[in-house]
Amino acid sequence: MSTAAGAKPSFKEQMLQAREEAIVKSVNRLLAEKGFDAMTVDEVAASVGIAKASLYKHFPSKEDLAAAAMVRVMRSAREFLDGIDAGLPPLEKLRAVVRWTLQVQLAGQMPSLPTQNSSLRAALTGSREYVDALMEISVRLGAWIEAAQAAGALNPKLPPIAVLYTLYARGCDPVLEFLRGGGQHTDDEIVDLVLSTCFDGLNSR
Amino acid sequence: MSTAAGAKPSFKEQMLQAREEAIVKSVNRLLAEKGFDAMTVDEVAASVGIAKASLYKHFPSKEDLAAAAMVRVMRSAREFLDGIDAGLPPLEKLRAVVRWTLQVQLAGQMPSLPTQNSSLRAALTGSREYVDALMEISVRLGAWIEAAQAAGALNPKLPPIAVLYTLYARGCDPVLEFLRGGGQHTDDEIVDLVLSTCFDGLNSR
DNA sequence: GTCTATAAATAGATAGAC
DNA sequence: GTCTATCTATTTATAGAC
Repeated sequence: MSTAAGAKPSFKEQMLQAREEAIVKSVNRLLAEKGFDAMTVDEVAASVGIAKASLYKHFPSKEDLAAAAMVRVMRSAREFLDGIDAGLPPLEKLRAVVRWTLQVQLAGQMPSLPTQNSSLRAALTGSREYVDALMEISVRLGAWIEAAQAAGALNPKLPPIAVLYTLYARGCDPVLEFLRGGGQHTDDEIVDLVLSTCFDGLNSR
Repeated sequence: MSTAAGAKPSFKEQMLQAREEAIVKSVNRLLAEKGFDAMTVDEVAASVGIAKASLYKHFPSKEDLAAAAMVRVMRSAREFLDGIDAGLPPLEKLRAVVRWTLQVQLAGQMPSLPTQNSSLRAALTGSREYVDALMEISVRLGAWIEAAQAAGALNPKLPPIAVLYTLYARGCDPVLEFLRGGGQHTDDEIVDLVLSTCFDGLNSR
């Protein structure tokens, strides 16, 4: 704990966390809308309704803002994993996870970061909570992937790591945006289409 | 023609075009490496070895530079389509095209542009050559898609437009970069893996 | 057309009062 | 901690000589 027991400090801490949660929520949305490079700190401050200098009291840099948003998504993903019915077959668990990521993306809640930016990478790998959450999620998904391969549901010839990356990549698949722009399908139909092409492929079965 | 017949003007025009080709080639590489936002016009000028002001004599804006790079890629893609064996089954033609895009991406030659940037979109849709090439390519791929579906090779339940978008999306699939970063596979293996997951899916067959 | 030099605007980040 | 005002660096884009 950072404060001794008592009502007043706890309340203060709660206020602080609520403010920071509001900030990260705005960052999350802006990152999903415009991406890291196009998002400006001024926009974030305006969106939250505070001064830019105040923002920098909470987060020391733009990279840290993005990292906080990623931590938030990771937490959210871990909670989703926790809620998955343990009785489901591994493949169905994986499908549920991908479906969730697609829905998050369509809801405009999936932050998109450039993978090449080195200062951003440093901020991410420097965040213990982000690295830990990503690791834990990968391990859990990896176990399901191997179980699904052992059960003959997933193609056993594919390296599990390649499967994992392929699932992660669906979280930033531009096909969703393309299809929505076409205006010919509902969001649910789009999700089902991408899920189908992801697991069943384009070829006939 | 912009010049009357004759050797001297033609030579001048050739010099001009060679210079512009060198510029666009640099832009292409930088766009593939860092993306549109991270690429600066100063870098482009330095990469080509000319002054920034000279660059602006050839292309009126950064967006036009990116558009020129996309036109170049489109031309290149169209040439590849022209070279495909007409006797191949439609599905194999499509596989060849995706394989080509994956190889271009791995070679660091596939420019990556943000789809949300409005000024960039304006520059692209304002380029007659880009729009025409994209349209023509889409029509040709669309015909192969429908033929492959009619032949029972591609899943006929998928809307052809969804298939088309899915193929296009492979050109900027982060899975390639992820797998290369893992260092466990050669470029050829990576291409085969992504081709497999794209057409055959993750599930067993 | 190519250059040097500079404008004009914007971005991330900080100073210092309250 | 929050604010206003400012700094510093960078970036797109031009001016003007040659």
